[in-house]
Amino acid sequence: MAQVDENHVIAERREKLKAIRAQGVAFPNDFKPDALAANIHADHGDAENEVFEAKAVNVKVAGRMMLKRVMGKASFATIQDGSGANAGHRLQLFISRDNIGEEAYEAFKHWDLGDIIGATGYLFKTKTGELSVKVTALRLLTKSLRPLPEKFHGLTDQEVKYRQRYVDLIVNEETRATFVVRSKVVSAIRNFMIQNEFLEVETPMLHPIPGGASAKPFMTHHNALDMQMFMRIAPELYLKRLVVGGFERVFEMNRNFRNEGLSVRHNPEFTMMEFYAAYTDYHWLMDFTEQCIRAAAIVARGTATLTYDGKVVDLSKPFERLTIVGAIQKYAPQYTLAQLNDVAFLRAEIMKHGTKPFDHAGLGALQLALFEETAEAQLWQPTYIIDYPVEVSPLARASDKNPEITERFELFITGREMANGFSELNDAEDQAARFTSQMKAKEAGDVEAMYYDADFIRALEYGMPPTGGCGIGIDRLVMLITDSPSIRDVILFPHMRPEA
RNA sequence: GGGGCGUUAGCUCAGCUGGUAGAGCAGCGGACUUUUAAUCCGUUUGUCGUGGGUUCGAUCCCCGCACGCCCUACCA
Repeated sequence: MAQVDENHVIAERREKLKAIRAQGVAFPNDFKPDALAANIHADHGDAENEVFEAKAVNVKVAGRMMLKRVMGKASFATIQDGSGANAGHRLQLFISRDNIGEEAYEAFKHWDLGDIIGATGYLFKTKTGELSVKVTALRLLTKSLRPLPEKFHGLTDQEVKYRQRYVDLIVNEETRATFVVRSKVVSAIRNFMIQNEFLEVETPMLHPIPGGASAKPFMTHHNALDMQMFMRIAPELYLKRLVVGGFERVFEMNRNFRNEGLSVRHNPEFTMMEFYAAYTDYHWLMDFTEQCIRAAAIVARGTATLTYDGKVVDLSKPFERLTIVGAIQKYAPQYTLAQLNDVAFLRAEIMKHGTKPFDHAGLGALQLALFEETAEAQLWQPTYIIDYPVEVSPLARASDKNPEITERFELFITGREMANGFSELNDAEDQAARFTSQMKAKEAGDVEAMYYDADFIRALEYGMPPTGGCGIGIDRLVMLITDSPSIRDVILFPHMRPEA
């Protein structure tokens, strides 16, 4: 790779590294820290100097030098280690010529912000009361060749934050905090599932037939088998095969891939937690999903009452449940019930909003389209929308009372879809018929219609117990819990176009 | 795909509808033994995103392109 972005600062540091190499091992790996900044603050932050004078507390610490103040024969430096997401992972060092010797002190004066250093010394408090290490020995562990962003303003360029996340993480506390919260959300959900006796499983990412959702897949090719394969768009059909096999409660939290547009809510690969529980239905799923999300918020943030984009989102109360028509009536009350059941009216009304419904769209699909145009974005507080039409739900169990609708829900929070679940279709013959109708739609030009998965039908023919299943969008949930405006803010390495 | 905004030093940003660029930080040299974005003195650094056009002259005006952000569309 050409070093297109070399500059005089980097050149200066390369010269320094050259001199260090000439003196011996430039990248030593024999310094073993025995304490972390956050723990030191926690354990000794309240102690006064008399305590340290009575009994010296010796520490070996290491980290990246973030601040450096040289005042003649004595200096302060601030290092940052991996011990926390807040200012607690920083620690101040007091370095003086008299304590570490002339030669070491001269060397230190030429070290740079960003260098990784190791310090041995003992704790004390400065005049202003800051817990610090009086350094008795100091070593350069890794020379940093590239200058860090400006120490006060940090890194604000959105593009560089995404492309060079490592720099973003070094200098922006909020970024570190976001991904620590993400990790807590993921582990909270995993714990919640395991506590509820779900088995965590891993199903294929490479599918011979893409299934489980209506989406455009990424295509790839397996050389040895000389066959086309698809990156999975959803794990659904494999997880249900496991329910057939007798794993009656399974979940998988992993990546799905969809070859579609990017936006603040869409990344081509995203994380979904999908779960199936035999002998449950969509009512149970809604109760359970609600508890799971609430538990994740409480573990990650300590509360189920969140703020998103300056507005309260209350996850602590039972989530509202509305039918599609009910939601339109609540959020777009200008429509009469008669209009909402009038196919011609709905079609015209949707066209007015700039969307052209499919020619074959039935009443339910049209009601859904109008809901999406008028009500969806207003669902700020957690709301379940229920009773989705059969024609857009090829894997969901139809209602026993009304064969046109399914026992399905989607969960909306802050106007965004967070989860989608339903009582599963376990009638193999009905499922085969639904696949056949999807194939017809595909032949008619619907690129997102599903493929016919004969092995999945065969599995259902062995008998799948009545089951409920649901998928929760982890990235969007983390956006909500971390008050992040873009999905890219909660994905460590979001997809970008190649650099120019 | 459509629209808006942006791209100037390593970073954060100024730059008067036109005369080929500045500040702070970082860097380099110096002073300084309790600083907190340390301070003080001196000092280096730019294909002004890119390619055309207009002009005596373009960072600035016009057009194309690239990349980014936002909105919109698509996408359950």
